[in-house]
This record gives sequence, C-alpha cells and structure tokens, in this order.
Amino acid sequence: MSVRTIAGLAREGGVGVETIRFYQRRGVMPTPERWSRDGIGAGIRRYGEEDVRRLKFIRSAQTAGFTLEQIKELLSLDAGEDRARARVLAAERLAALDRSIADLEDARAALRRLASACAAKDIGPCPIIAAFQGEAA
Amino acid sequence: MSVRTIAGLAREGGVGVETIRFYQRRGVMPTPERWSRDGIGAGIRRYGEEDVRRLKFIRSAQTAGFTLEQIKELLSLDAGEDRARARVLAAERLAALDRSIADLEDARAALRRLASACAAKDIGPCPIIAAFQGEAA
DNA sequence: CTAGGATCCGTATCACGGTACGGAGTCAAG
DNA sequence: CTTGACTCCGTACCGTGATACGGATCCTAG
Repeated sequence: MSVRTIAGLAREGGVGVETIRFYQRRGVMPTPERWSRDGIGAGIRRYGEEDVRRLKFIRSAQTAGFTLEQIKELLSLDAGEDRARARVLAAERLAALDRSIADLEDARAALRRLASACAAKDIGPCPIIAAFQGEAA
Repeated sequence: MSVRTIAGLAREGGVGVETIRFYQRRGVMPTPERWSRDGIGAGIRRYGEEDVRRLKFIRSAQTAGFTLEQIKELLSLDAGEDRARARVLAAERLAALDRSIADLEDARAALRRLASACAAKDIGPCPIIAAFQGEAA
C-alpha cells in the first residue's frame, strides 16, 4: 500500500476526491506527474505515504484553526527551514487558539446556566435571551 | 437614547449598518415600520432598547457557535414559550461546544509541543509536520 | 427652501471551504 | 478488444456570513 490513486488517498485521509483536487488547486497538496507504464497515454497520477502524511497534517492543522492559506505557508516553511517565521505563525495561532477556547468556555457557561434555568421552572418565557444578555464580547 | 436609527443601533451593537440589514433579510432582526411624524413621507425605521438587546443576543449566540438559522429559531421559541424545544437546542449546542473545546485544546497542545520543539534546536527542518502527524481526528 | 447626509432597497460581490457535473482520457478484467 | 470503473480537467454551483454599490427617498440644519 505504498502507491495509491487519488481515490485511495482520499479514503486514507477521510476526505472526498474532489476535496483533494480542491487542495491541489489551492496549492496545499502537490499535483504529481501523470505516470503511465507503457509510455503511450498520459497516465494517471500516483500518490505515496508522503502525500498521506501531508493530507493528515492539513486536516489536523485545520482543526487547529489554520486557514488553507496559512497551512500552505506552514508547509512551505517546513520545506524551506525558515524556523523564525514558523515560530511566529505558531505563536500567533496559539494566542488565537487561547482566545477561541476562552470564548467557547464563556459561551458554554452561559448556555449551561440557561439550560438549568429553563429546566427549573415550566412557566413563563424561557430565559434564553436574558441569560445571554451582557455576555457579549 | 431610547430611540435610534439603524446607524445608532449598529454602533451600539458593534456591527455595520449592512449587517443589520442582512439580519433583517435573514429574519433574525425585525424590520420595524417606517415612521414619519408629519405623515407625509414614508419615514424612517426607528429602533429601541429591545432591538439593542436582541442584537447583542445574536452576537453572543454566534460566539457560542449557533448559526443564524438556529438563532432565529431560538428567538422564535423564546417568543412562543416552547421550552422543550429550547432545551433540546441548548443541549445539542452544549454537546457540540464541548467537542469543539476538546478539539481546540488538542490542537493547542500539539501546537505548543511543536513550538517548543522548533525553539529547542536551530538546525534541520522545523518539525511542524511531524508534530501534527497522528493528531488527526 | 435648499444642501448635505442618512436611510431604504435591490442586487452584486466577496471569502472560505468545499461539492457537483460532464466530457474525454485511461486502465484493468474478462 | 470491449466494457465499465476510475481519473482528469474545467467550470459551475453551494452555504454561511457578510460587505459594497447606486439610485431614490427622507430628514434636518442653516
């Protein structure tokens, strides 16, 4: 299983074929040469372990909140060994991540309060709006 | 300051005028009647405290990850006092919120590891890709 | 009463991350 | 050597949440 077609790569990465083609257009996944054994036709592109790793990296980085553009930069930095820039990107994303987590935790707390308030009494309006007021950033 | 124009409402809510009009089209903000003192022209829409609260609620709910569609439903439930449905929505969102927070925390841990690994040594490729591999959901 | 801002409204455009479609080329099994 | 699945490619379209534009209308200060 060291060489696969685009469908195999997609399966291993847990994405659709179209998504990989989309990533190729965006420059975050490489577009390997077509490869035909007999040299007659144009052949079909083949993908290896490296591509699987790259695809998994992309999906991970996405859950960390990186955009495809940032991921592209990260990958090119990795290749180019520009460590300073990579550190800056990582630090920025870390700060953003901290903010996002804090926001979500605030939201969760507010929503929890709302849910118990709503469960507590069965008459009158559910205090959804009231519970959220003043929570805004 | 109990009556304001759309620009005033936008300012208080920390959004643009166009955003409010967008919310009106989406049905999450009301479109009050035009109001002219002399009854001659069509007049201009006026907004009050209730609208400010509603707008703030929308922004808060958005940071909790609700979509505009869900917010619209939440607001209509609040008006209609359908507590059971409101609880279901809240519970669903709470679960999704927990998952999101866990994802972000995982990503943060991975990124932290990466950042220190990258800072530790100044030779060779920055282990960005390596650090993320295997972290994928 | 006029000049200037604001407002109103429809419609267009944007960014992001995909998803879908259709026709032509390619490959592998029977 | 045909058949059927898969690939390649361009291009169109989708949902979400805005943001921009431009002409008509409206309001208010001077």
